[in-house]
Amino acid sequence: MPKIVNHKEMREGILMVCFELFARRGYEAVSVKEIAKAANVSTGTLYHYFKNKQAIFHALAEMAVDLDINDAKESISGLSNNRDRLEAYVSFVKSREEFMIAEMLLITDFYRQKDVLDNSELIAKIGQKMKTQIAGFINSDNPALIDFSLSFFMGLIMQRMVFGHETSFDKVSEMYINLVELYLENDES
Amino acid sequence: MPKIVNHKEMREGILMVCFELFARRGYEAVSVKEIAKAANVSTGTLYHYFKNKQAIFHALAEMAVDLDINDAKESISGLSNNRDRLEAYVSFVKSREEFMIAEMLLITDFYRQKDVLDNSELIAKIGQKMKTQIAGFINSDNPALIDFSLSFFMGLIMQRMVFGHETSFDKVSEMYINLVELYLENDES
Amino acid sequence: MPKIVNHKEMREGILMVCFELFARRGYEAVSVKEIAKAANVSTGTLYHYFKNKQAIFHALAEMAVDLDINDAKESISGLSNNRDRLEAYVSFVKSREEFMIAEMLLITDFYRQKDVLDNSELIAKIGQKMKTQIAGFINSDNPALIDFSLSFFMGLIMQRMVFGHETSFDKVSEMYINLVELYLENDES
Amino acid sequence: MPKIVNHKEMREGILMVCFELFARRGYEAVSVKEIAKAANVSTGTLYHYFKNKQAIFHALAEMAVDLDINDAKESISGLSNNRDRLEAYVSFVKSREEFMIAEMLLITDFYRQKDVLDNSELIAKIGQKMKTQIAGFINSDNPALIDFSLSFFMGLIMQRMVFGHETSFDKVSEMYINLVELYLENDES
DNA sequence: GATGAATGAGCTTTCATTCAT
DNA sequence: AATGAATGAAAGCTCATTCAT
Repeated sequence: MPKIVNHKEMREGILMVCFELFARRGYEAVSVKEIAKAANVSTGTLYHYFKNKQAIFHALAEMAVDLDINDAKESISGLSNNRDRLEAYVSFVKSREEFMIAEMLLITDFYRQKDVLDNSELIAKIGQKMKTQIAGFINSDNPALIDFSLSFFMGLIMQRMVFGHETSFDKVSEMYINLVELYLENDES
Repeated sequence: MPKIVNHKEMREGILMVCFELFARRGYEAVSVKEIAKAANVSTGTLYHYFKNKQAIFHALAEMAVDLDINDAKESISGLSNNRDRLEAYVSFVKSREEFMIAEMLLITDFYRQKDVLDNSELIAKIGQKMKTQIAGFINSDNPALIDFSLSFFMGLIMQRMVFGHETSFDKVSEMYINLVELYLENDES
Repeated sequence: MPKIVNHKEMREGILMVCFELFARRGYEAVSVKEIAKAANVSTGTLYHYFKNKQAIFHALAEMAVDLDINDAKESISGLSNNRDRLEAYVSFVKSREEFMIAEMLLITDFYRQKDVLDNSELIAKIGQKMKTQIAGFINSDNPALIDFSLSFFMGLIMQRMVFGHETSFDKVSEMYINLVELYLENDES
Repeated sequence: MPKIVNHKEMREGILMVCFELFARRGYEAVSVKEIAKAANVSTGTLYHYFKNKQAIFHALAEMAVDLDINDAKESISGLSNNRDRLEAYVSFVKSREEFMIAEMLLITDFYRQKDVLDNSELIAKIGQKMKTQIAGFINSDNPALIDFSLSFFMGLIMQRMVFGHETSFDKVSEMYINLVELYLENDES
């Protein structure tokens, strides 16, 4: 009789652990043994749930795509004013800064493996997801504005990550809000 | 007298090779043997010029800091108009996109090693350098605007790197130029 | 459950192999690959059982300390006469000459590593063990006599090792026996 | 025109440095670069004076054989009494303890290389030299007594080396003197 | 399902030695 | 004579992966 285990839960548990490890130290720098130890299982068990190390990374990216973004949506329901929406998004990003830094780090690793991992499709999906999210917040489907906003937020996260809190999240974001608000007003008219 | 070689040149030659390799594949993924082969020397020689692999990486970052940024300055000399300056910067960035993508990738690796490599100071210098460059182009010392611009460009590079040419460099940049020009006009008055 | 192996036995098996190798060729001259080959395992397995090469050496010394010395005791039980005891010890040493030469060689290696290996305590224990053994044989607790005897036997082993069978084990030992017997007689009276 | 260098002096200078290094750390553990640095020359120069690392070691042993032992002889000239001679030898050994420990360590290394270095003849010479020295001191040509004494002193040096000053040089030596004096008296009569 | 013992290729680094200068 | 740059084999060690239990 096989032990009763929730296969899906086990996989997710392992992936959560890997998210942390891969983000902080990088895919290559993290050994399978480390993952096993951090996940409180043996390496054998790890290979029972994933074909190999690459597969773990791939699954991690898939999880990132599937992750619900609805938690963001609540905060904007009922905000009709542009500035309010923008401010809501900024504080949403700010509250998840650490998580986003990790995502950013993972994305570079993921990008570097695109040859060996055949994950361009997945990467594209992640991009789409990000854009959809932003579009909802700024309430505009102007592609240039959406890409511009995505650039800004990705860059802000990068800047905060690398150069630390020397860069004021609030002041830079305010600049963004002011500029975009101004643009949206002109655009509507 | 030993074989006559220019020690500094040799080091720089190796570092140039490493810039490429580390950016494309990541610090951890690149083996010392690969570096040696790419630089056309033996591993022994590599260790003659650098204490260890980490030292190569550190030296690479130091080189990045010391690299002259004057090549950028010529393109703006004589441009007094805000829009012209912004456009000059955009095309400067565009012409060096590939290089900047590499820099961006290296920075994440470098950031991940900050504990073991004791390079926070170096990182700070790189940030300062970037900001100084931007300040010169947009002809403003408004810190928020500078950080905002840095965020935007870092993010643009990231976006182009990860999601590819799907993101139109020109259209997004135009949005940036329009917004900032508008802001600068209001600011001056 | 993993492959069933007796961890302790495996370690001891490896150590036996190392005793031979280290003694004959010296700690530094023996490579990990050689040890692996001699022990019929892979290098990976070696590192599964020991943290590193130094740890193997340390464990070897620990084993030497724990090794039972009771095999020596039987040969003296019932010998009340001084000369008989001394002769019993001499023939005990002679029968184990090869082993003792190996021990002697290992001790010098071990001594040389005392800074890096933090094994002064272990060395002291080995010394204590040797003295206890001799004390039992010569049936005396005179420290000077015990140290003197230890010196003699260590030196005899060294001399035989370096200069070979040119040095007559028997004749030199007889001299020792005569001298000590004489001393013990005077001492008792 | 070649620089005027005293070839022999240079070789001896290097060997003195190696005596120290090899004794303390062992032949295998000392690298050629270390020797060069300690001798204040380049590795190239080292190889100008010696064919290779083994040759250095071999030359070191040759030097050990040639070293004058006359410095010992002065201290016994005029001592006709047995006890006085023995005491003179003991204090001679004591005053050179550190040097002898080094010699002892080197001998084990040297012994281990006898297959590759073809130095059995040299080893035999060293042994002869030691015995001649002792014979002079104890003023006897009884081979057993000489070998016995050599064993004792080699062992004493070993014991002091490994187990440290816990072993009293003086007390153990006194035991030796008493025993041998007793023997010599009986022998003469 | 789960374990961790076992593997050997490949890692970073050091080594003795050579040789152009 | 003297240097130290250059070499590549081999060192100690880690790795992702497999498999007997």
